[in-house]
Amino acid sequence: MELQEAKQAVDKAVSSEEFLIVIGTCRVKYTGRAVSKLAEGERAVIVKGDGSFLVHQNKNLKAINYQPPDGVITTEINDDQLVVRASRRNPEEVLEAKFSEVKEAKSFDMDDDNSLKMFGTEEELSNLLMQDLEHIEKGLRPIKNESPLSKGKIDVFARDKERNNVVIEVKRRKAGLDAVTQLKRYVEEVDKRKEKNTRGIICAPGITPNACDFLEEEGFEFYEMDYEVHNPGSEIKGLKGKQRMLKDFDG
Amino acid sequence: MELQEAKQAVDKAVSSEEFLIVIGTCRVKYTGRAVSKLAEGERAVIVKGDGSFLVHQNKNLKAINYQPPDGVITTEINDDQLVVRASRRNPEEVLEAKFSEVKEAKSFDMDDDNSLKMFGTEEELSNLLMQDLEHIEKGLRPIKNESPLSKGKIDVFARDKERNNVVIEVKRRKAGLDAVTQLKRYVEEVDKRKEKNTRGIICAPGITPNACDFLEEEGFEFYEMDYEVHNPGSEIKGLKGKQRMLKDFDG
DNA sequence: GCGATCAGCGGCACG
DNA sequence: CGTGCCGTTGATCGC
Repeated sequence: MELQEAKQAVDKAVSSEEFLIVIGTCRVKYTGRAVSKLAEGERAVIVKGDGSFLVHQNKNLKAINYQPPDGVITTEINDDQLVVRASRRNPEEVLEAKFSEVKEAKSFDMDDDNSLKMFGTEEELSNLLMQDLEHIEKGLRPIKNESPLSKGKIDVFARDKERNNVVIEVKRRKAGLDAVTQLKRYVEEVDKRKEKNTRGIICAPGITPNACDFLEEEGFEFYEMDYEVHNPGSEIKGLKGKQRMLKDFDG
Repeated sequence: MELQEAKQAVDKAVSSEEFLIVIGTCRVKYTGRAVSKLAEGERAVIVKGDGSFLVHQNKNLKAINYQPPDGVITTEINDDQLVVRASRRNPEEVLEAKFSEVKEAKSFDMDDDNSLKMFGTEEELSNLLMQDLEHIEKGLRPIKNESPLSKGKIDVFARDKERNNVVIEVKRRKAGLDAVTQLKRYVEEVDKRKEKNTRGIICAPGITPNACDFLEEEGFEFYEMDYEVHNPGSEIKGLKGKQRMLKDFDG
């Protein structure tokens, strides 16, 4: 395909905000928050109506190079190469694909008003848990969810029957070290503001060994949350408190 | 385009591991770690040679639905619709695009052995900093970088001239609360193992106000790292310790 | 606009 | 394989 012709196809797509795909041999250069260079090879470049720019190889899920929406797309033919460029400010970034050969450059109008409906998100689980705190422990009563702290927000904030504050961190997947550190930060924040002792609980479908050690050292609790994702909606099937053998002997 | 013809194009692309793009009107359903549904609309579906599967709308950088590599791609025509499906195990997941109309279905062989060369990564900055610890403080000597801890790894581990342990966390972008909590975890881990006091330092191009408060409460230090990314390589241009006005008066 | 957090995070490197 | 963590993280929501 003639580069001149390809350039016109790109320009037309950009001005009409159509979905554009260019397939050909190119080199790619990125300068901005970082710097990257990709030597010549055959790739697919996609430019979307909102200025999103993607360079895809024929492997891996993610684009090897990209530019987020709102970029300004420019084209030029230089030195017998078609340059397609996406620039943006804040941060100042430029992504440039330089084609030595274009196999195809085509654009499509795409009518699509629909957005994704997703179930099984952490927010959904958090809301469900709020209505089911008795499953964790008798007398546990919800105070607030998404409780805003000066530093971050607590998934579920509750109070037990001895009126201790309880901070619950919900994770939709196996909890790791970061989950426990996060919980710790919230607990300490609440502890500082209240006179009473504060308990920390993680509700997740699992926890890594390291995270479990750390959790126990900090005196926090882990509840294994068994849930199922339906369409629409989800369901918490069970919650069982998990203690380790060791702790049973220690206690 | 005939759906039967589109199906053949997809099958051929999959068997030959070519880069496939299908443009048309479809509904999308995902079941696995979560569940999602996307009502009918015009989209671009991409299937790569390694089984990666992407559904792109004409907006946003990321695919609205996807399936990671190694998925098994199957097709069928059912109820006058072309179904393209990507399934995988561990976790068990299925992504399905059901086309009522296909505008185009084409595949391309893509020769590309090249991989990205990236500069300005955290690892690069960490290595540079290792050779420049004097810029932070006279007498600060590097011990190890990427020092593996039982819980995570320390970017740069050093010792000051009073032989205190110093844990340095490097961030390539502005440090937030999570950076400070991470640092805190490392410092406490080292503290537990050593008798001497342990200092915690964050080196980043900036820090958020909340994170700065938290950092000071914990007695940690922040060094503003001014760096430039070149091609190839990067350069740390300067490091200045930042104290807040308030602290100056307090001290 | 920045700040904090989630994500079906993905990807990588290491044990 | 799981664990941990970076990422040009992106996307979202709250301030």
